[in-house]
Amino acid sequence: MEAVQDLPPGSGPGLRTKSQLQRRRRILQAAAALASRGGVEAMQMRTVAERAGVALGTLYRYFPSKMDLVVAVVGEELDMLESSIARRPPAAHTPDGRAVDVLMRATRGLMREPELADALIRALILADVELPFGDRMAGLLLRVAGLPEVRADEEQAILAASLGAVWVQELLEMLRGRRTYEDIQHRIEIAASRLLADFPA
Amino acid sequence: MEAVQDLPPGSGPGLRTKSQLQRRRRILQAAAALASRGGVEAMQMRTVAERAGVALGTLYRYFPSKMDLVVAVVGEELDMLESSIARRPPAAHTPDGRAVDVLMRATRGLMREPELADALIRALILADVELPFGDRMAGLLLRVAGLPEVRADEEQAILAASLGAVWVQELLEMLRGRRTYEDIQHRIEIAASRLLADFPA
DNA sequence: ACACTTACTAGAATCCGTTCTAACTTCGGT
DNA sequence: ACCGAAGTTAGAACGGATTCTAGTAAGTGT
Repeated sequence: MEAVQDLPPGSGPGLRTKSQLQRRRRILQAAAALASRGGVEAMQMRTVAERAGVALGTLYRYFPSKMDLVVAVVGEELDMLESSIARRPPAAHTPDGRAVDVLMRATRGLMREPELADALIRALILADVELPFGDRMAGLLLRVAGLPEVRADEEQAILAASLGAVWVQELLEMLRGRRTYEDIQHRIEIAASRLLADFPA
Repeated sequence: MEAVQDLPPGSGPGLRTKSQLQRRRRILQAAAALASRGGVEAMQMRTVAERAGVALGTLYRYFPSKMDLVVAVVGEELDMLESSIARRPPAAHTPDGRAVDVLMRATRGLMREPELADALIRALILADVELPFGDRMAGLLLRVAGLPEVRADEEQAILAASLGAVWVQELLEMLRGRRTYEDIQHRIEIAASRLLADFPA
């Protein structure tokens, strides 16, 4: 008896078997591929399902809504950013320099697939996501600024999150065609120099 | 000849006649009323049209998409904020104090109709709006900080816009139920004190 | 008043996210 | 090898934004 009826809300099926992991991977891959072409519009649930070789109902079992799917795709991108940073940590000598470095690296990554980036960022902002982008980015910024979360005080956490917020908005403006990469860099540098001014070197 | 076939993209029909202005007003009013109840979901195009007493096609002639409608509603709210500020300017003695004052006043205004606020903010972020919220808010912040746009240099404009960006993100967090009014005030104060630190008193 | 362009109306039609159904498979336990 | 639960499938069905169509009203120039 004791049936485990309810799936862990965020994650679809239990993903016990190997074929389920593969299905999940195929879905994410199909979704990212479609979005990197035509943006959100091209990433239609029917199309994703078809391209991943699963039934529509199955797609919805793995990702209860389109937003969940988008969030998962973004999560993968963030993983990649984090591991890229672990591989080659930012070299600047000041905390704000390192933060700018990370943000601009992320910006370049997103610019490589503008349609995907557009789809992802917008969907994220819309989403009622529980494990959000913002927090993860803020944590990352704190870390490269030299303050592992434990050592940061509340004020520093707020400042790092604020810098993340500025970056997200600039990204949106870029997606709307109103900023170039250089604009963003310039603006982020200015904001970072103020927000992170009194972080310990 | 010389037919003016194309409507000015943002604004729907030419709005030449009085009855067209009234129709537009009725539509905006219906939209705001519906949204302030049940949020975006309640603000359905059919319902708005019905409640405004126009045909669905006409609604779409005035506002080519739901987003355009939302943007127009937001515009009206911003007008109200600006006139409220003109009536009772912020009293704090420092530029950042005045900026915080304005932002928190706007926050309270939005909190009064949380469903509406939610609908509006999200739609705004999604929208490819040409006349954006962000710029208008940044201009307003510069003004209350004591720098009419003409006197502000580029760096100050960027810092004001950054503060606006931080505020928008905090607002989103509030709509997600992850911030209280007091949280926002605290966080905005911290960000403003850094971002506007060297504005002339 | 007349002709004609433009605006409006009612309603059907389309598109896409999401939900539902009924039958078919796969898997773990026995 | 067999049973029942959980996973999968193809496809229909539903809901809301958006588009389309045919016909009616309103406004403008002559």
